[in-house]
Amino acid sequence: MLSKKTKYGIKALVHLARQEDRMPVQISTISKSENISQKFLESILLTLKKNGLLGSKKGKGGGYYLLKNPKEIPMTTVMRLLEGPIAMVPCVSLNFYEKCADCPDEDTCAVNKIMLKVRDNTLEIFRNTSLADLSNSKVTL
Amino acid sequence: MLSKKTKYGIKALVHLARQEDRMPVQISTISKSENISQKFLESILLTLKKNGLLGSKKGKGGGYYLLKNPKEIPMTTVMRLLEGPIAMVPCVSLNFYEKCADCPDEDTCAVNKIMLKVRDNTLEIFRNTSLADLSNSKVTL
DNA sequence: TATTATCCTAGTAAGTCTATAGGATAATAG
DNA sequence: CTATTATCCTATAGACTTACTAGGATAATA
Repeated sequence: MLSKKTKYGIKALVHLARQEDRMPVQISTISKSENISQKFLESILLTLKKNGLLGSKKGKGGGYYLLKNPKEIPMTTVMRLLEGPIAMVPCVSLNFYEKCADCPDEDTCAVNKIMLKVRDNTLEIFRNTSLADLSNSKVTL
Repeated sequence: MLSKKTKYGIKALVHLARQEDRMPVQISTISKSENISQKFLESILLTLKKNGLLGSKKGKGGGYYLLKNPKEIPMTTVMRLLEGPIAMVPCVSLNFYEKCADCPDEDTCAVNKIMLKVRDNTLEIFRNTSLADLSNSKVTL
């Protein structure tokens, strides 16, 4: 299950991607529009900024804005940043790999195999879906 | 990420599926063979039993055994039982559906759309993979 | 200088995860 | 019958994570 942080983060990013002029949007605006607790959203946007997805401007007329074209932001990036690993087990994760303590041999591990397959599928979807795709509400993914 | 409960549960089921005669296998045997805490495994096997996947026998020569042919146990069943929903958000879950509190309209929700696609893909893999598939270590899934 | 809005650290209540404890129950062996 | 074996069952505890909230510092604008 996705954490709320991830869900809210994606929603906020989509909101910003729909802002065609890249003018700053205030936290409070997104918060109201997407029904997200403002303080919580604040912390989420901050991490998105620290990780290079968003820019910000302080003071009146300030807010957050996307730094790149939504087409150039794949969901893999968003998911890894907000949720962490895309894989269901660390031993099949590309970016967050960890050996399982209980498993002597990954090559013969049944869990490893099926979860690798699931990861490959999920990964391909996220790779081929950009923020721009999510933002266009009329297009069926 | 999969919980350890799910991971251990799958491993135990695979262990039992590999037991070709359907003779009872003791918790301690599985526990040692799969490097799982015995007490924890005990509680996992108990829930698998309560949910109709396993049978058990008490006393000497007792243990747990599969009630069905591994070919007839799809991973969807196993996953839902141990991990819960297969979907990443409740609003696209078939068996654990819940409306999102923050989302006024699922049809126009970007998160809903992509997570539906991911669920469809993952679901198909789990549907088409049985315990028997996982048990045969030589076959590539 | 007043106002606005992000920046930043810290904390907290509630829930979940990963077990463990300890005894009750049932089956078998002798 | 009784000792042994192994599951059954409830309860609990410590560690961790989640979903926020508090409160002030900083910077930009008017």
